[in-house]
Amino acid sequence: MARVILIEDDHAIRRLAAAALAQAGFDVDTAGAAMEGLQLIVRDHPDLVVLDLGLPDLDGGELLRMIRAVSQVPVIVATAREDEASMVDLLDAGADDYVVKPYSGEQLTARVRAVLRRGAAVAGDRELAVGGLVLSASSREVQLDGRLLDLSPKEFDLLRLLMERRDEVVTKRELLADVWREPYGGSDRTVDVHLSWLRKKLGESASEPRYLRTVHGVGVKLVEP
Amino acid sequence: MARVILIEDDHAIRRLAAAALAQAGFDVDTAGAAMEGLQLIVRDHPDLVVLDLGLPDLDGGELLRMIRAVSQVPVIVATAREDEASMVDLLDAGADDYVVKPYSGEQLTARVRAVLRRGAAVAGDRELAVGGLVLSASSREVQLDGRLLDLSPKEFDLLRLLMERRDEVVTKRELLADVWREPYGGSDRTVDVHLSWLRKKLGESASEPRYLRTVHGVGVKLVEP
DNA sequence: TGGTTCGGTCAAGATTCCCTCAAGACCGAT
DNA sequence: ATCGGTCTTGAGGGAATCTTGACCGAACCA
Repeated sequence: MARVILIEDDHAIRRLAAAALAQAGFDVDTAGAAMEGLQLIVRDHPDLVVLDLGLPDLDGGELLRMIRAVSQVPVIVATAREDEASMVDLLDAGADDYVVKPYSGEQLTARVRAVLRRGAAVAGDRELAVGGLVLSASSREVQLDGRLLDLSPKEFDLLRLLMERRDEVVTKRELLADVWREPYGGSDRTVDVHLSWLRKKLGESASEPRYLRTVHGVGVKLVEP
Repeated sequence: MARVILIEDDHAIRRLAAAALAQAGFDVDTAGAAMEGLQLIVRDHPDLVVLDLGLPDLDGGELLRMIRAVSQVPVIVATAREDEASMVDLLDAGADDYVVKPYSGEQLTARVRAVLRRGAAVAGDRELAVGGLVLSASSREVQLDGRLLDLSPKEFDLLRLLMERRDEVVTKRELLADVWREPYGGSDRTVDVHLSWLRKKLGESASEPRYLRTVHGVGVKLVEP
């Protein structure tokens, strides 16, 4: 069970977010001020930090740099919509992802899960294998029966998610939320097209499936042929 | 047996809904005001809460947030039709499902069951087994005596519901509400046809039943042959 | 036993869903 | 600015699925 520290000064938001994360199975600890949060991080070595910008006692960007100085822990930054422009700087400064406030519990937990998964992939330099498919997360390379595949970024992310959840049916909405980072909008067509391209590169088609099986009315799943 | 707390200020509706839930086999407790309900939740740790919006003493959304601050209990929100737009916010705020008022007892119990089932599914991604039938929810696969069945979406949902409630008679109206998500319309013929197809794929017929037994005048139940 | 209701199956549509193609938008690199 | 790669979006066609009405047999009731 992953441990998450939530740094947020607004009392209501803090409780809401903490409840959502706890419900999602995370072990949550919270801090209402910057230095308190930093202290927690140093003491507890959490698996992930959710950091609200706009803390009263310290600029969020400043705190992020301080966190980075003492720890490699992944950080998700929460920011108001009008500050989205400065997100580029923050991501550069070492943030791993961000959510725009106000965010829902689902959005937050989805991001947390995604970042942790990414982290796990890097840390373990995990190789996923299903049948003749071998995917290396760190090098972002995929081999099919020994031959290297040339995949676009989206195709790679798509395949990785499906391989991580092999045999499990994944809906297009989940794919949009997870690979495309758009929990609401986004068109199913987009997913369809990318799946089609992926199929072509895997040497199969929808009518002659090997790895990618579509489950009519629900989604797709990746199986061993 | 699941314990449900019903928060609803209208006396008549409260009695009706409580009666329906009790008849469906739930252990029901009721509250006529927001704070009274919250108190019950904290004290009794119910398995589910049905929350009416438009309480006199407190905005329903506010109460939902308060509930979320202290508990992860699933919440079903009851709302008037004209407020349907705001449901999105409420679902984001942590509601698990909703019913539109006025609702029937059957609709309510169907939703309650569905939400509880979802919760159970997340907890244990379970496999259901009855006789030679094995159903996996995550991969949406069904095996009959080791052979994989090719089921359509409706057939799968139908079979899952019946397996979840094995030995229990389920009415067509319940099936329409739960599988078809249409508590009002829908024809019984539709259910009949799908049941017929399911029977065919299970290698049986109505006159030679094995798993699916029809209970004349009531509905169907799934039993171990 | 005869009438009535209910349930089962069949065979069309009707509908929804999915796959693929192609055109344009977008982005980064040259 | 232009080019190549990538992504998004719309349209069309085809396949899978669903619904409906009809017909008939089975179960029930008086």
